[in-house]
Amino acid sequence: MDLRLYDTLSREKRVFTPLDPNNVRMYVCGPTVYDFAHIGNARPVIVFDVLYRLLRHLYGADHVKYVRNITDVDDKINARAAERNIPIRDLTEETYRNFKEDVAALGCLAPDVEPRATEHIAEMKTLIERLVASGHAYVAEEHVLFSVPSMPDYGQLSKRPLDEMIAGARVDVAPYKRHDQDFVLWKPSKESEPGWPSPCGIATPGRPGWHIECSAMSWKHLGETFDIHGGGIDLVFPHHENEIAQSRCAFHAGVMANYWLHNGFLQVEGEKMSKSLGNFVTIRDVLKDWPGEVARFNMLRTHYRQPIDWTVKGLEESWKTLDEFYAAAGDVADKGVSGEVLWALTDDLNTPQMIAELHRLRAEVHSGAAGAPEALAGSLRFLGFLRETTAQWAGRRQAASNIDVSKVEGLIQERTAARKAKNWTESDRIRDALAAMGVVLKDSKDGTTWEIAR
RNA sequence: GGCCACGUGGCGGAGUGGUGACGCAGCGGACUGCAAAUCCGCGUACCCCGGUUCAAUUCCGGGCGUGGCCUCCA
Repeated sequence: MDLRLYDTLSREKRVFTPLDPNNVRMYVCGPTVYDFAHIGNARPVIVFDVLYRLLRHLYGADHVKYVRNITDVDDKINARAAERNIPIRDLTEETYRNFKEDVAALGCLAPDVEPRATEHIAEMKTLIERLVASGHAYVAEEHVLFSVPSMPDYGQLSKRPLDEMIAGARVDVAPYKRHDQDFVLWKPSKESEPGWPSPCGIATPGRPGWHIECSAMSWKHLGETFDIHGGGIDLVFPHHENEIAQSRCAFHAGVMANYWLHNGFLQVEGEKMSKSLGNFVTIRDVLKDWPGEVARFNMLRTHYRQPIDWTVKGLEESWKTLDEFYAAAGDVADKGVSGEVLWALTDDLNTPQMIAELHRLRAEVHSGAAGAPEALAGSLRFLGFLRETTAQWAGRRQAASNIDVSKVEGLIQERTAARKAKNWTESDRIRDALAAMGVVLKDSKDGTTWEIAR
């Protein structure tokens, strides 16, 4: 079964061929840890978790290495720590712990390595020294800058040819830059800012620029060239473009990663998410009102490259669908992922197609097909769902609805008595009363069951 | 202004040069005391205008709309 992935660099879907099938390597840009991650940040985390699971299935769990970095040095972090009057390290550690809890609740496996920028300063400095030595970077006023004109084919990922960028430049340019598009690899730190001994004979302590950390960490943990590099589409320029420039020039390599994958943007209720619009949603906010599996499913209903509109209506629909999957396969023993689900995923992670296959399996369960519940359960668990028992799952609805269980069961007993006496008026009155409370009844030969209206 | 995406039925959302994925909602039927659940059936959708073609929602050009990026910000 060929896996095909859309590569941003070549702008086409290509069959995935790893450099080494025994060591498939993927790097994904992780969070800058200064505050709770928002729901837009959750998208790449979930999408690349699905890809990670798929790669582990195709190549074997021991033959895949997934690296997602933690950016714990950044001016936003410095500012926030100062604002809260706490040490930087406390802020980054606290934020990282929260992030880990959030993504675990979303059903994501932990990456194999979660490297921190501050633990890779030495590698960054090595890269910077190399770039300066080979003429791809220069020192100016205690900064080290990457020289964009030193790389003739700069701009291929974002399709921004150098000459057009010069024409379009309209921003104040720092006077020490030789060229408008040159970007910072290292910058001096004030005494109040975190700093490390600088490279290239610069006396003042300094700190790394935004892009160099990913070049350093992917190098350290995956090598000079690796298979997949992922992240949000907003990172294509300048972040990934500049990573490519740094890594390729430092290693004199034609490529940094063979496949560049980017997830599309997220909107909230049809609007751009922003603090000023008051629709800024953190993962934590979502998890307060919705099970993590619902959020995860909701994210996968849209193909990862499409823009997604995050809505309450969509979440409600997702919850309902998962209810049905739990009802059909909740406590069933696993029998592995179904071939159809895999087939859908190997076509550039076509998760909507995959969900259609899940619905097909569910229909097979209802029509009594042998092995269907196991196939559905196996597929859902493969994808990070069905992590609870059916009872636990049903309890989430009850917990979210403040229903008085003993009162409900008392009314059901009264109704059962009325039905036995064929007092349909009374029995329907009780059922209507329960419906008004949000409780739906199901009568069967074995008695009456109930659940929360959905 | 430049570059890059996206625009599919009431809603969500795949996909394809020629028989209307899938889900939600809705409608009809079976079942049921009546319902719910389940099962069966029901939809003449591809932003607009040109072009290519025997045939375009799908390819090409233009337009309109929405979004992203273009800044050591988020």
